[in-house]
Amino acid sequence: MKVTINDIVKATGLSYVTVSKAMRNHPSVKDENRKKVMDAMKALGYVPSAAARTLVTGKTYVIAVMISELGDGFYDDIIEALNREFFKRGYLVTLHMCKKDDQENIAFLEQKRVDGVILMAPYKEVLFARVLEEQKVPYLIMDHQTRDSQPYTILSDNQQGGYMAVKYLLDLGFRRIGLIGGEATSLATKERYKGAVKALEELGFQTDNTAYGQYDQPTGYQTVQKWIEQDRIPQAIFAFDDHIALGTINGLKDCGLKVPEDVSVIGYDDSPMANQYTPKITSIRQPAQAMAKKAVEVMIDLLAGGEKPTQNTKLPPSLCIKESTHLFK
Amino acid sequence: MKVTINDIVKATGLSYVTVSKAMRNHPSVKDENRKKVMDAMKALGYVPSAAARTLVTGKTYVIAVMISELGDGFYDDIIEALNREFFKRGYLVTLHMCKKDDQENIAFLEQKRVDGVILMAPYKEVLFARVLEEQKVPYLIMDHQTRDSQPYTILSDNQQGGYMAVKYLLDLGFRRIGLIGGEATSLATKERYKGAVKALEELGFQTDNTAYGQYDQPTGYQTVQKWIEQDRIPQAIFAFDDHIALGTINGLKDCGLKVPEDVSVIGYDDSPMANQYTPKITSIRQPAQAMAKKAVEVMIDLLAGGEKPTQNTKLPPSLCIKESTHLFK
DNA sequence: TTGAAAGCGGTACCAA
DNA sequence: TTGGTACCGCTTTCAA
Repeated sequence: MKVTINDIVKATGLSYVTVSKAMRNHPSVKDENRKKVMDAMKALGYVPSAAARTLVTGKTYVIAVMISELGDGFYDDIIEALNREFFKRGYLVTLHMCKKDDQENIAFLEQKRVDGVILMAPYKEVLFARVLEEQKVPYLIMDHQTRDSQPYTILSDNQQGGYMAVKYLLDLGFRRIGLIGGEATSLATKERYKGAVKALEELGFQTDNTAYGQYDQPTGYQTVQKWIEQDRIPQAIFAFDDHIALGTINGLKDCGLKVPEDVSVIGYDDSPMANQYTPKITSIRQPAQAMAKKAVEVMIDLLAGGEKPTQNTKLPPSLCIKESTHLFK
Repeated sequence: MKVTINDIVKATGLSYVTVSKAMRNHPSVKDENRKKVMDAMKALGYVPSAAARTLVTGKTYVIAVMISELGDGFYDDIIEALNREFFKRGYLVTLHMCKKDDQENIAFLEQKRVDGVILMAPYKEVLFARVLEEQKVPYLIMDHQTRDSQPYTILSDNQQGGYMAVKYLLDLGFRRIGLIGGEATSLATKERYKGAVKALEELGFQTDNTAYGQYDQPTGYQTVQKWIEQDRIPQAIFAFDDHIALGTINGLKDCGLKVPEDVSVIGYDDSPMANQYTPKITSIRQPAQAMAKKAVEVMIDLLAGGEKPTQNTKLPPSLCIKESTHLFK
C-alpha cells in the first residue's frame, strides 16, 4: 500500500498537523519532533503526494520548457542550467518538444500542470503565447526569433555578437569579409547582420558578399562553392552559426582552399561540434549560464505575482578564438 | 476565479455526478445532458483539475521520457512518435534531460508525478532503474547500452544493422573493409561489430582494420588519418554512426582521398546530418516509428497491470543507399 | 507549540 | 439515468 501522512502520524504519535508542518520545515515545531518525523519518513519511504499538495496549494512546483529542436548544443547548455537553478529553488523542470503537432503541447499547457512556462524558440511561439495568455500562466520567451517586442524575452545580444565577430576579423587585418546567415527572417540573423555591418562601417568598409539560407551545413557549403565559381571568395567569412561555419569550411576544403591559411572562418554558438573538428572553429559563444540564471530569476518573480518586467534582457556573448582564423598576410 | 466543476453544475442545473460523468463520456448520461455539459464547459472555459483527478484516481496520465543527450536525430524521431502515440491514448509525455546531476530527475521520479517512465539510454540507466524498481513505477528501456538482459527493453537489431552494412559493402565488391566504432563497451558497438564480422565470415573474410573511440566526428577523423599514415587504409569503411562517418569522410578528404571514388563509407542512424553533406552518407536507418509504437504498446500493457514481457523486442533496421558508397572498381 | 476541522476539485460506489 | 455521499492526501486557518 501507499505510504501516506497517516502512517507517519501513527509512527510518531504526533498529530496530523504537526507532522505536516515538520516535513515542510515549519519553524513552529520542536526540533525533537521534527527529527522524529524525518526519521519516520525515511524509515517508511514516505514521499508526499504531489497531487494532494497541488490540490490545496494551487501550485505544482513544475516549470515547463517548450523547445523546438533538440540538436543544438546551445540549448543543451541552457536546459542543463535551468534544471539546476530551478531545482535549487524547489522547482522541477519538464521539457516538451514541439515540432509539428502542437495539440499535445497545447493540451498540456491548458491543463495547468505547471506553474510557469519557458518558451525556447518553438516554431509557434505566438500560438503558445496566446494559449498561455488565455490561461493566465506566467511565461517568458528565451532566444525568440519572431518579433522583437511584446512579451518579455531573454536573449543574448546578437548584434553585439555580430559586431564582435567581424571586428575580430578586421583586427586580424582582413578587409574583404563575407557573411553567411541562416533564415533571413529570423531575428538572430537580422541582429547579427546589423552588428557585422556596424563593425565594417566603423572603419569605412562594406560587406564584400552576403548570403542567406538555413542554419545548416549545406548553406555554408553551397554558398562558398558558388562564391568560388564566381571568383569572388572573400578573405574571411563570418558564418552566423557553427553549422554554417562547418559547411563553409568543408566547401572551401573541397575546392582546394585551406582554412585558415587561405580563408579565415568564424562561427557562432561555440557548440560542441565547433571543437570536434579540424580546424577547431573560432566562434562567438552565447552566455547560456547567464541566460538561464536570468530566466529563473525572472520566472520566480513572475510566480511571486510580480509584474512582467517591461524591458527585455540582452546578455553579452563572448569570443572564443580557436584555429579557423589567423592573421591576414 | 478558477472555473470548477461547480460552475458547470450551476450552469447546467444537473447534479455534480452527472456533470462529472458527462465530461468523461460515461455512457450512462443522456446525450442531451452530455451536450449541455459540453457546451457549458466550452462557454466557461472549464478545464478539469489534473491534480484533483490524480488525487482520487491515483493516475496522472503522464509518461516521462528520460534522455541523456538531445543532439541525436534518431532520438528526435522517437520522441516525436512517442508524443503522438501516447497522446492518442490519453497520455501526455514529459521529457527529462539527465546529463550529470541526476538528483533533480531522481526527485522527479520519486514524487510519483508520472504513471510510467521510458528510459532512453540515460548515462545511468541502472541507477534510474533501481529508483523506479523501489517506487514500483512501471518502466521500460529503449536503446539501452549496458547489460543485455534484466529489465524489458526495446531496441533496434544492431547486429542485423551491422550485418546489413557490411553485407552491402561486400556486395559492392569490396574485400578490405575497415570498422570504426564508438565506445567499445556500449552494447550497440558490440552488436554492430558482431553483425559486421558475421557478414565477413560468411564469405570467408576477416575485418581489415578495426578501431574504437567515441560516437563523434574526431574518432572517424583521427582513425582514418592514422590508417593512412600507416598505409593501411581499407577499400571501404563501416562507421558505426553518422558522426563517425562524417569525421571519416573529412579525414579522407583532408588526405586527398575522395569519397566514394577512393574509399566508400557507410554510416549508421541515417540522421539528418547524413543528408546535409557532400556526399550524402549511405546509412543504416533505425526503425524509430516502429520502436516508439512498440514502446507505447508495452507501456500501456504495463500500466494496465500486465506483467513485464519477458522477451526483449528487437526491430529490424533498414539500408538507405546514398552517395558515399559505390561499386568497387 | 500543537491540533481540530474545513476544504482543494474530483471520482466512484450504491441507492433511488 | 441520476444523484447523495464518502473519501483521495495534504495544507491552512484558528483556537487551545
